[in-house]
Amino acid sequence: MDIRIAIFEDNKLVRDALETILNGTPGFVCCGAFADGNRWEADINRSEPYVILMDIEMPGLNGIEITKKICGRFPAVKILIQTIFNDSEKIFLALCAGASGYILKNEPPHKFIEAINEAYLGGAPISSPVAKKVLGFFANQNVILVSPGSEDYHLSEREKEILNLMVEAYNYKTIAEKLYISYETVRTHVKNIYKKLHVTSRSGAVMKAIQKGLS
Amino acid sequence: MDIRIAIFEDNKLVRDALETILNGTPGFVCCGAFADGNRWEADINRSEPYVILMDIEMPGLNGIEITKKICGRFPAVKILIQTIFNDSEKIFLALCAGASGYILKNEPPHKFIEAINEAYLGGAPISSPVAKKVLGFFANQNVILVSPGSEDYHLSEREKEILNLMVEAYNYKTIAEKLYISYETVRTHVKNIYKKLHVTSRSGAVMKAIQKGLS
DNA sequence: CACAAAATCACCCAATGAGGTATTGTTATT
DNA sequence: AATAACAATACCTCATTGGGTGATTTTGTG
Repeated sequence: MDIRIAIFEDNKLVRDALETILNGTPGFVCCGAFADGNRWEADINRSEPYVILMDIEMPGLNGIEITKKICGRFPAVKILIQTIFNDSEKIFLALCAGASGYILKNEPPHKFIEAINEAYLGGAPISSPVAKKVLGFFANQNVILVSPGSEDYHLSEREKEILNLMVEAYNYKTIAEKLYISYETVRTHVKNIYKKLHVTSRSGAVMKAIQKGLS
Repeated sequence: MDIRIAIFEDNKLVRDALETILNGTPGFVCCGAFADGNRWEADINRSEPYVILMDIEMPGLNGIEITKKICGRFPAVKILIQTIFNDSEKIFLALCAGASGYILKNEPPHKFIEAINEAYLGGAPISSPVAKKVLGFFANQNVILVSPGSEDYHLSEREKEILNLMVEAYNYKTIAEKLYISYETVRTHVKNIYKKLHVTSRSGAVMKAIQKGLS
């Protein structure tokens, strides 16, 4: 069975070239090639890809946003970022969005094919310069481990909203004004948040919010 | 000029095998093979490696601790972790310690050679299952980006100490007791910390401390 | 509709935090 | 020896936060 691949790439030349390469490679088939992600859901439903080649710079929704949406809606699909961008920010955001791999456009075609195959098999293809950047995140301490996060504190939407404002160091009065509710209501929510997070102070809540990724 | 490689590996069989492979490969030479890291500084000074193959599980200092020390003392040396461990915790710690690469011991010898070469050239060789784990850190939001950290807030040692206790949500009274100083002294330090961090509240300080990696 | 969960508001009291100002001793550096 | 930075201590005042208790309204789901 061929590996079905969809392409999101705004440059027609590149898009057509990729499609030609894929269809010319045994075991691979391009099931769709799209110039933007504006109709991503319909596009994917129709083309049913196993792997998606995703460009980052695109008109409308950018590749990172599309990646996030697709990962939420079609978690089984592997998304392989392919871009000219090699900057830390984009790499970080793309990986957080749920990309399965990140390869640079200057790689030779056979590397593309290998990467697609690796992604399809559940691996994590990364171009060497990208891997170096990723390791740099750790070595430079630009990244900290957030605890498992498996715990769910069952915070309501409103409570999360208020917690975020607490993290941003607004006092209750200001939070009340921002949310168009009364000071006392804010306090009630805060009390409930404390109970759910098992803390007894504002700084404890802020700490948990940041370290557990609640913000 | 040959690539000079040192080995830290407690298992004599593995150590000897690695040494034999390296010395049998053109362009590579093993300049030292050590069973533990207890004399790491002297060992490295004498053998002068460009790349170090580092095992994790070793008697005495473990490979991660040694890696951290070597990276601090010899920042130019590339350290390639080679281990049977494929768990997130170890991978995370090793990368934070400053490892240039992380490969699993079940890789075939030619992959070892490739990885060493890649590390030597400034790349970041990672075994595929490890890369998958690393990407998982990001996708699962188990990791958060902390800002460049280039800014230096000039906090004194005592202030950092107090800031850390504040992050841990101790109140001033408890901090005073823990540090054997008076409540009022803690408050003075806190005020100075606030000025240096440009915040006006405890939660603001906690937030900055976590996000800027001051804790 | 009924029920539960969430959101809203209010009042009381105690504890804690924040800002200001001041003094003393120690340590390191010039 | 002088200076500056750090550490430690103290007191006063006002603002903010934390805990408790109780209530009404809105929202969503079976």
